[in-house]
Amino acid sequence: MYLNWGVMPELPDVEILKKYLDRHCLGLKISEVKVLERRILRGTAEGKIKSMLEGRSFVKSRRHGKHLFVEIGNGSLSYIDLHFGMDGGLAFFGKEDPPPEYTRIIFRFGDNYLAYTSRRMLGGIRAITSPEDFIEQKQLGPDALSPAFTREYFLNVIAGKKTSIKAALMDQQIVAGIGNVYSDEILYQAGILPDTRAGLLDKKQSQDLYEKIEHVLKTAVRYDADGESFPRYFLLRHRHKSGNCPCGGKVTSSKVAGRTSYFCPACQK
DNA sequence: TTCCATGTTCCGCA
DNA sequence: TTGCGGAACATGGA
Repeated sequence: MYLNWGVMPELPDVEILKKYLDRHCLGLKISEVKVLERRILRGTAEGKIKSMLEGRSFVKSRRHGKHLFVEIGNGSLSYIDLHFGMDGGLAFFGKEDPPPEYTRIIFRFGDNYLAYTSRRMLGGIRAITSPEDFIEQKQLGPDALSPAFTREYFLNVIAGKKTSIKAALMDQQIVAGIGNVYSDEILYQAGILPDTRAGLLDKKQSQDLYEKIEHVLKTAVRYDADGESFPRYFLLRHRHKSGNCPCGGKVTSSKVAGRTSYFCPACQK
C-alpha cells in the first residue's frame, strides 16, 4: 500500500511512477477496469479499454519523456499510454482500502488494485498500437536520458533558435521529458538565465548545459524524484518565494516562456 | 474573491 | 509557411 500522487510529473517523476507500476503490477491478471471519469480516456472508448485489458496483464512498460507506455499481453501487440498532466499519479492498494481522492480509473487485479489519479485531469489514458507511431505522430523529440539524445543533436537543434533557452528545454519536440521545474534546475546548475536566447549560447555553455541535463535528471531519479531529499546545491530545495540560493543571494522569479521561473541572478548570467 | 498552479494544445500574429 | 507567445483547458488551494 503506497500513495503516490500530487507529484511533479516530469521525466524523473514518471520514471519513478514506471518503477512503481513495474514493481506492483507487472504480470498480474487484470480482473476489471473501472472508469470513474470518462473524460480521462481522451477519445478512447470505455468499452475498448475494458475489452483490451480485462483478463490480460501488463507485460512491461517503457517511458518516453513524460509518457509511460504499458504493453498489454493479449497476443497481438497493444499498449496503453499514461500521461500524468500536471498532478497525476498512481497508487496501488489492497482491497480493503478505499481509492484515494481524484481517482479517475481503477485497474483491479483480484484483491488489489491500481488507481490512476489526476486532480485537474490534464493528463489522460489512451489505447495505442505502437509507442513508436505515437511518438512520431506527436513529434516528440528523443527522451532526455536516452542514447538518442546526443550532444551533437542538442547543439545542432538549439543553434540559431530565437526562443528562450528555457522554452527550448521545455519543448517536447526538441527533447522529451523536461518541464518547468527541471528546466529551472538545469539552467541553475549550468549558470544560465532562463530568458537567454537559445541561439546566443556559445559552444562551451551549450556543452555544459547538455551535461547538466543528464546530471540533474539522473540525480533526481537517484533520489526517487523526492525534492525534499535532493542535495542542498539543488535550486529545487529553495525554489519558492523568499527562497535563498546556497550562494547567499535571493532566489528570484519571473515569467519566462509563459511560466513562472525561479533563478538566482547572482549565479546565473 | 482573485490569482495561481508542475502540461499540452490550439489560435492568431509576425 | 513556419515559428513563436499567449490563452484555453479543468479543478482546487492559498
